[in-house]
Amino acid sequence: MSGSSSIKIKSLIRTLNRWSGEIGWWPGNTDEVMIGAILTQQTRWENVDRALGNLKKRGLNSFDAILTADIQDIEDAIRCTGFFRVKAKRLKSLALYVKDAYGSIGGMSDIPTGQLRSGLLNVPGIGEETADSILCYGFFRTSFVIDAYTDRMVRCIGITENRQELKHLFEMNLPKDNHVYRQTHAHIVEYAKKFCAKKRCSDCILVSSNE
DNA sequence: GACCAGGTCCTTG
DNA sequence: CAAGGACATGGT
Repeated sequence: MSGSSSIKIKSLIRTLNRWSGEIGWWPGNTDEVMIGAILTQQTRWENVDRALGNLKKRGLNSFDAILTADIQDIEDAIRCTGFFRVKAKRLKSLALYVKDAYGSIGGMSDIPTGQLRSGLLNVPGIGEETADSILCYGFFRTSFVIDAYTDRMVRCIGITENRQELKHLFEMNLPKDNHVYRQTHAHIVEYAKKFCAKKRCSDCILVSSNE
């Protein structure tokens, strides 16, 4: 689609970079990133962080541990993230999948990104956003994350609102560099939290000119 | 008390 | 295929 979309995306990326500095987003080992990716579904990160602490206290902050853990213990640890019963099941499903398909998290490191992604999407409870978060933040791949904040933000710069097209647009216009992918996504979230209400952005500096 | 939060799945029209 | 509901706790 039009070069005009690419131009807007490029402008957006540049503006966000200027607007915000380095963001140390989503640290932790791969297990914790993957667990966090599920826990943060429709949930504030502060609650996820607490749940991760609870899991760690119980020694449940790894998929080896989750695999054999009592589902009730997992639920208790993650209660503060909401939807705790579904999320506990999703953690179990993912643990089982990792074990069956790759043996361990380590066994996933040499698998091509596309293959990892389609495998993850087959795990119940893992959709596009969760899969991309895992790939980008857990495995350092260049798979761009589109989330609710991205939806809000693009609404005010006048480009496609289709998530798949958006993902493609970002990936076409960003350098193939995981660090850049992380920073750009983090910038979008931080910016949108501040300025993009559900309806429309206030004080929007994203794209200077319309059309 | 209403409304929202870094989704996903299932059911309906 | 779009729209609506379910899942649930915690903060403003």
